[in-house]
Amino acid sequence: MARPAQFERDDVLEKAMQVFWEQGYNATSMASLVDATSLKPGSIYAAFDSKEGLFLAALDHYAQQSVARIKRALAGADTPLQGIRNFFLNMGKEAAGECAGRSCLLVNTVLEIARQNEMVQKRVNRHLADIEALFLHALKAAQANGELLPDKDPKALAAFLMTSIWGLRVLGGTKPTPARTKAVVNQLLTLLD
Amino acid sequence: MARPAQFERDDVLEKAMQVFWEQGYNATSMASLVDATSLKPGSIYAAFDSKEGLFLAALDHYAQQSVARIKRALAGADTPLQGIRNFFLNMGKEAAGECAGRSCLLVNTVLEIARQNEMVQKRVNRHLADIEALFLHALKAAQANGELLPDKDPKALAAFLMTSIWGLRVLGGTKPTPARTKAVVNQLLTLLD
DNA sequence: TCAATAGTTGAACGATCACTCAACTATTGT
DNA sequence: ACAATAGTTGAGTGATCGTTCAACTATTGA
Repeated sequence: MARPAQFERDDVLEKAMQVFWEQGYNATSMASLVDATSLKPGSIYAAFDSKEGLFLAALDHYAQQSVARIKRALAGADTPLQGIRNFFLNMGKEAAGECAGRSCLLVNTVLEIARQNEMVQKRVNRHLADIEALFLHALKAAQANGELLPDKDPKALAAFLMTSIWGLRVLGGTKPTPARTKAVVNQLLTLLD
Repeated sequence: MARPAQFERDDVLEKAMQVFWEQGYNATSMASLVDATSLKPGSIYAAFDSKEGLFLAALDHYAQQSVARIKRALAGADTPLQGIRNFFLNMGKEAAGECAGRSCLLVNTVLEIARQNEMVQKRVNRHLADIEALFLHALKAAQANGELLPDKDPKALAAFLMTSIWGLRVLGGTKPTPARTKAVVNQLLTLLD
């Protein structure tokens, strides 16, 4: 009943996400979100309550895409361990690429605002846990099929891989050379042997 | 000649650094810096030109302390490799401690503003390179005295250790359990065996 | 002793911040 | 056809942003 919304929620979230990702939460003004989404302030507030509300929705949107992308990467390989290797090799390339520097919205959020905002903190942690679960699942599968040595600890390795992802995201922010990111990825991947 | 400054530059930088560290660059207002330093706006601008100028000075102040702390940690151990191990074990404990969450000012800066500010980017990268040089030096020493296997690549390991530091800083921002940080540190330290 | 110099002070600046709201428009069920 | 409902609009809110500056104070060399 009544007038339907004239915008696609996902379109708006995608655009808002890009702005938050590019500039960070605090450096992003409502004015720039109004620009990016082509919505008027009133429509944004009607749909998302506040800047924080829009950010949380954009964060969820980002996490959803992230999880899907990682799932695809892991499933696209011949074996679980190959999937993990490919993911990190690709991540090393990305970190040295042009698009680098904006890191990962979840990581940026942990460092910029999660500490000062419990709601954001919990939301980010939940998304990160979802991603870690994907790696843990792959590591267990690798151990089950003999790819990963039985004496390895999948949970510890999954936590380590997450920490490595975060480190690589920061590395990407330092405008590293491809050789440098390659070397780092090669080092950390030897822990899977 | 003329009236001497009434404040100690290092005192002011220490206080400003704490605020930037706690809240991030964009979330820190000049008003809060005025509060923290007990200087009036005019004095701050006379001494540091701008918020960015004060931030850069505070960043240098932070890096100076960081380098000194790492030097001390590495020099305080019986052997070079022990120094590195101790440093990371201690870092794991810190990341799980109460003070966690504010990560490291250099890492925060890489992700929050370095991308949008070339001057900041270069300054942070220089400080990070200084720290990496300390680890590289220790790794070479470890290799020279037989602690580190000759087939290891010190430069690649140093880059990996830096990436691990950054990862641990983000890990600290997720309010992890001590067991979790310990597991991650144990994993990454096996690369030195 | 005193002009010159440098630091201090805090009120005030225009710009921008996140956000609101009353008027308006489109779509609904009846 | 029309009242009820929901979405849109954009000018406008007070607050706060980073920054400035003219008046003032302390210290200097001569």
